[in-house]
Amino acid sequence: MNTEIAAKALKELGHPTRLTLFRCLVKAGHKGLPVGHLQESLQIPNSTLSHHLSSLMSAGLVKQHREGRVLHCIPQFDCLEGLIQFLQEECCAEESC
Amino acid sequence: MNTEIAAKALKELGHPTRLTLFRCLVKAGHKGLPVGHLQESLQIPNSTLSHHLSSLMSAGLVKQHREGRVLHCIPQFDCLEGLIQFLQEECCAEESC
DNA sequence: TAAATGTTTCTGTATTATTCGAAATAATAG
DNA sequence: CTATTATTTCGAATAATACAGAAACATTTA
Repeated sequence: MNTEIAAKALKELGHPTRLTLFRCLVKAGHKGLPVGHLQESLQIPNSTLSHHLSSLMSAGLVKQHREGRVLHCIPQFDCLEGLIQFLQEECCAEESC
Repeated sequence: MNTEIAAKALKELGHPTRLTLFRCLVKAGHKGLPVGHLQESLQIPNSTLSHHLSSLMSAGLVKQHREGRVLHCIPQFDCLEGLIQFLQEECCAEESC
């Protein structure tokens, strides 16, 4: 996790819709949620949702896995944990916190 | 720390220059650094630097404090810690991590 | 194959972000 | 007051992002 990669992940999480989206997936756990389910929850057009999912995937925060007609979105906990660790190292650069 | 505020902070940290900038300030500790010092370190035009500092301040991640001719930039550790906590709550929604 | 459902890509528009030179403002020193 | 240093604001060009309707594609069921 370097500065470029961390910035990319932070940027993609830094949008209200995407952050909400990601929270939904995290709450759903390792099994994630189908795109259709996300769309119903968030009430946004499918094209917009698809765009935001692509953004999250481009940062490695989400992966997809198709089962027949259903495309599951899986949150990548490792990526989030790496990001948190990166921020914590920043935070603790000088003092104990 | 709600979703909107967290997204704002994530967004502003989600830019390579700003993330580097913020890291410099964090490394410098509670006393922060003068704008002039940041400019020398980062080698970017002062107007660009000023813009990025405004972004970080708009998210509450940095505050400024003038001493004569020198404007010190102070990282707001509380803000970063709040953000980390927000992400950790996300991460730990389902499982222990 | 045809119909139904789930999802993405295409396309265009509107909005916002990024950048930086130049001019302006602020503070101090002489 | 003038000169110098530090920093910000203005302005304008370019680039990136957000959004959503419509069309296209993919998969399953009948």
